[in-house]
Amino acid sequence: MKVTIKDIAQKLNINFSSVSRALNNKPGVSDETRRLVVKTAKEMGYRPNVIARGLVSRTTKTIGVIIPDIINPLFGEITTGIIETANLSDYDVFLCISNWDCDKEKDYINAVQQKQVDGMIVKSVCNENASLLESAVVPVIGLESWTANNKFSSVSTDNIKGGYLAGKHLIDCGYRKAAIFSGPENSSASQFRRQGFINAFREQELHFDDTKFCVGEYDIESGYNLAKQLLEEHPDTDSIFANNDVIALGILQYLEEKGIKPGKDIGVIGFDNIRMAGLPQIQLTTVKQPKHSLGRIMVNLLLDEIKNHSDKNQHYPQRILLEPELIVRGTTSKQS
Amino acid sequence: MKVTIKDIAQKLNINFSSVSRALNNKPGVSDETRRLVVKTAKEMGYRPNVIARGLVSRTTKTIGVIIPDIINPLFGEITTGIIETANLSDYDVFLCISNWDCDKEKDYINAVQQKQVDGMIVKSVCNENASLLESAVVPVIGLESWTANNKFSSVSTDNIKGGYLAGKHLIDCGYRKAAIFSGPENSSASQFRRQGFINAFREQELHFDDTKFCVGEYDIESGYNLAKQLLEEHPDTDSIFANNDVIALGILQYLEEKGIKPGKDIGVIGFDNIRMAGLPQIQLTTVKQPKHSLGRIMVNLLLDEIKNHSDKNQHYPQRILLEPELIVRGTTSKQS
DNA sequence: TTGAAAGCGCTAACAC
DNA sequence: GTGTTAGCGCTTTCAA
Repeated sequence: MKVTIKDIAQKLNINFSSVSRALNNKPGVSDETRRLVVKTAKEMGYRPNVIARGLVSRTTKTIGVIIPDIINPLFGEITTGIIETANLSDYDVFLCISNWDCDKEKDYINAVQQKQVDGMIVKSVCNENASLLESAVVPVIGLESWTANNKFSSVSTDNIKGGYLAGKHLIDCGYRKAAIFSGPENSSASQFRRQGFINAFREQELHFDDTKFCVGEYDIESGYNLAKQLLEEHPDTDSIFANNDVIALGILQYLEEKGIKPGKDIGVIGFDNIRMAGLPQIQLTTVKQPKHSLGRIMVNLLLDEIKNHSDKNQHYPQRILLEPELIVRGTTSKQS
Repeated sequence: MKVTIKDIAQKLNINFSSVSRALNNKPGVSDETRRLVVKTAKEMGYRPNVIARGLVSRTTKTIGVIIPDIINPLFGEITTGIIETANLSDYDVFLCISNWDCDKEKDYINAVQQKQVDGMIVKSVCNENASLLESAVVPVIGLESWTANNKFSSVSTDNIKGGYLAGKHLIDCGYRKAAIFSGPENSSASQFRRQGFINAFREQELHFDDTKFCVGEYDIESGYNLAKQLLEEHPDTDSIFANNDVIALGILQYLEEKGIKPGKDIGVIGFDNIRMAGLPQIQLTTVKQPKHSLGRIMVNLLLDEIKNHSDKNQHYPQRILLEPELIVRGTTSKQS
């Protein structure tokens, strides 16, 4: 059976509030009693019911994390950063996987609040839930979800800059007929990456052919299918900017099957720098996101907002942008 | 502010227990009142405090999941199976990442119980925590943690059979001088895989050279380093059984650097069948674990034990073994 | 220093 | 059908 402070009190023939005081290092108990209580608690295998404690304190030391997919190593690493950082402050994490489903995301946003999380971190996959997030009763940090009049803070890699780095690199290599394989159209990350990419072309007074902007999903199949379709329709394409590494992996798969050599016959650059991008068999040029830092910074920001949640007037939504970094590998190279 | 049933009751000038009855579809309220309550609750944005509810019911509809690493896609897929299945029964998941650290695992085991989880799923990384798990106040399901006199149920792939499939396949291909790259020595999974592998050799009256049993970690670096070391010391080695795909990836990395062709110059077989094993650039022969099913079955077993947790005497620890499957790809081939 | 009592938000047993 | 009350395990205020 679970042992409670009442059990301890009964055994020691004292009042249970003394037990509470002793166990929580609060003043108002003699050293003698405290010692005895602590000892007995240990002997009886007492574990405080933090849920009940939370009912009183109105906090649960728990945050909700809602992400679309944990198999994509990008989110795996971000989540690791989140959990590790949260643990440092004794917070635990409810992990929710929306599977890119709007309704499921909505259900989760409600569910974690019912479970009285102290705050949440959300990588939202659709704008429809924005108002739900804005009306949340606890602080919210968005991952890549900044919009013009955001009501909550957001953290992301500087996607415009990341897109720019990708575009600039392709141009520097001598590629001129680039394509973009985007994630879903409503993904702000993809929009920013596209924007930065095209900026790089404009800056050099080069033209980006909009018919080579291809919209898909953030998965391997999408990369494979888009590559097939694009190269059949536009065989003149000399390079592709995949909006994430997983899409790029799909592209490489198609190229491999067709015997087209990335880096030689065509340039391919991804985004994220997931670990397998660096495998010698892959050697994908990409734009690195500081994944662990994203998680860490989101948690720190969130905990800070939780701490100051009472004086709401003092709180303005922040937008934090982390630096992307170009990682050059074998799938791009100087064109003669 | 958060709205409670008392707020609703006050507004409607009725007793708060009527509100509770109405909201929970319990008998004892007029349809009229019920309608009114439900309507008002919605208007006021009421969200039940499931924590408080749990204090009464003594359940939290939450399970704790403790795994060593979420970036390894193996655990990513298992965790996805866990969360999806748990959600079907309205359970949420505390995700904890032990990072292969015994102490951290111990802390987590205590922490989730303090948070009053209804049960937990643990992939334990060390035997020292066995007693802690056995004395848990809630049902526990182990992932790959069966020992002779287990006190809790355990689910895993049939690792002996998996190891056997790997060994048999290498033999069938004509490899005779195999090596094993194992995970940590205390990993029961690795022990079973080794055992099955060697069984296959014995069965054919072939000898496995024990000096080619190499112990490392379950990561890329380990695969790389062991490959380097082994092939320098035992250049006659003709094949390697990596105890997971990530180790195998490290092996392939080393071979690539040395210009040694897997499947041609040397056979390599992994374990797990993570997604990237199937990439055309990798084409790793491996033994597939039913990852999503592992997660699903563990949750179903756990929920079942939670339901019958009261009549303890009726409960025997089960051991469930799922079937592995050989996936032949390019890194092994028939030797002439 | 200790005990008694109220209350966190909710459910459930009992009385009316 | 509705209100009252106790209690889940805990913290905290107020008396003693």
